[in-house]
Amino acid sequence: MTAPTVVRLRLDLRVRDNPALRAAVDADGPVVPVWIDDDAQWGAWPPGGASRWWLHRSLARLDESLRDRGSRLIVRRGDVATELAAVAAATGAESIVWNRLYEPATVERDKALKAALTERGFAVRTFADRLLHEPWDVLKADGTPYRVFTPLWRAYQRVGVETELAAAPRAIAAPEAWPDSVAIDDLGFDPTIDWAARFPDRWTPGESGASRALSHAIGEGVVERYDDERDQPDRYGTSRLSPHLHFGEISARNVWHDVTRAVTNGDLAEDAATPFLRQLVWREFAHSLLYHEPQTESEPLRPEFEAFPWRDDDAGLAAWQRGKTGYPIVDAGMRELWATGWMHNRVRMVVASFLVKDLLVPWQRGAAWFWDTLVDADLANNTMGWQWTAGCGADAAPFFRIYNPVRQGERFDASGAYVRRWVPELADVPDKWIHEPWSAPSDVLAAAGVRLGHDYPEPIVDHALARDVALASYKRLGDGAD
DNA sequence: TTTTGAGTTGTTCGA
DNA sequence: GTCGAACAACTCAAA
Repeated sequence: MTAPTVVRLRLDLRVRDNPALRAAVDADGPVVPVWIDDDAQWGAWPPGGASRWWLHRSLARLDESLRDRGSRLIVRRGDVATELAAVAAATGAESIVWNRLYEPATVERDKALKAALTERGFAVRTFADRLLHEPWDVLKADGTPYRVFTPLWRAYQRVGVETELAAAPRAIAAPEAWPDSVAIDDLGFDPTIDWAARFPDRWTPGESGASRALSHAIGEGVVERYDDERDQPDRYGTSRLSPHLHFGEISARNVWHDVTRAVTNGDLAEDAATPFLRQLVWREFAHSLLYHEPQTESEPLRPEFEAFPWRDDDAGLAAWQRGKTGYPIVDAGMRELWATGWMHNRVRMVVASFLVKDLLVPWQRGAAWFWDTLVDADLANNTMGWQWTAGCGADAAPFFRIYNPVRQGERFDASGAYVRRWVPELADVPDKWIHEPWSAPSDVLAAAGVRLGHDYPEPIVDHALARDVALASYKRLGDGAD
């Protein structure tokens, strides 16, 4: 009889189309699915608070799904190498498999881990899973990685995407005896403060929740209307697949496959599908960038930005985090983030621009807050997004592109519905003033029951002034580099 | 090697 | 209200 195979699961919490799990099942011996709780395996970026909330539930769903197939999830705490070897020893496993990740710390550690386990006599195999293409497979003609999105996108269109999906195994053979396992509830993954109380209103972590989110996006017209509605934060205009993709509850291949199949079947216009698929390739771009430029998780891609005159504005940062900047669209976004673990992407850009360009707070501080509060926190996407906003990343916004929080509110939340939902103290302010209550006549504010500085903050900075300061700072940076 | 065209997401100003 | 131009200079990708 074939010896058992240990499957190390991380950000691939699903049974369908999971290459490592598939390989273990296909080896025809027993399979030992393992999740190891070891912060060290993530380098400087162990899962943040919102991610831990998600993980708790996703692991529970995975365990259920494995039990339905005659298996279960073994959860261990401690050093990854030690625990994998211990689990293998306890079950008589001779081979260990996992799907690859591409964050700098994981790449480095996995390489050492594989060497150490091989040295100890285990057969170790790793699999491509997380991306549509490995980051080292899609390169420019000169063999270097892409630094601009559009050419990468064209390359993906040229090369195409392999979308053959591995079916979920119907049954997974159990070892003769299961090794010890920690209870998922004992991992301490839920926040101790009552913070995530409203998360379940919006999210269903786990593989079946992920499948439903994708079916909904394709079947209910989210993808169809994506290009028109994705920028309106008060609509359900985006797929909200990001946390599911981050935790690997659904594969990017699966998303690509289902969307392109809907086009082939005539259920979806190609013109509608393309902008949606583009976003998946942004995810690929972010991962490729971080893989090839690992220092960017903490340092600007453009080194001249080391000299940028950032400010340690702790009070400004705190006001931003709590949604009390006095700019309604910014505050609405930050409060949506706190209440739901997510923020609409259009608003992410607005709040990020505000922190970085109006308050001149270093982008790393914003990235750290997002890391802790987003259920879809993903190192590659988060890093790229913040560097893009700050102007120090790949394909970065020109320095003069500074979002005006009032204009953005008027353009993308014209009715004020988004602001009113998340900043209820402004609910009765008329549309005309909803995005700049400080400009409203005093009798209008009084009628709306708003006393500025009491019920809702005065703006903590004057945007026009802040814009000029930021422009001057960016300009000096350019002059200094000459 | 050189050249050329292009580059996610904006704002403001003046006609 | 609408429209086009200006806002820098640079890097990137590909011919």
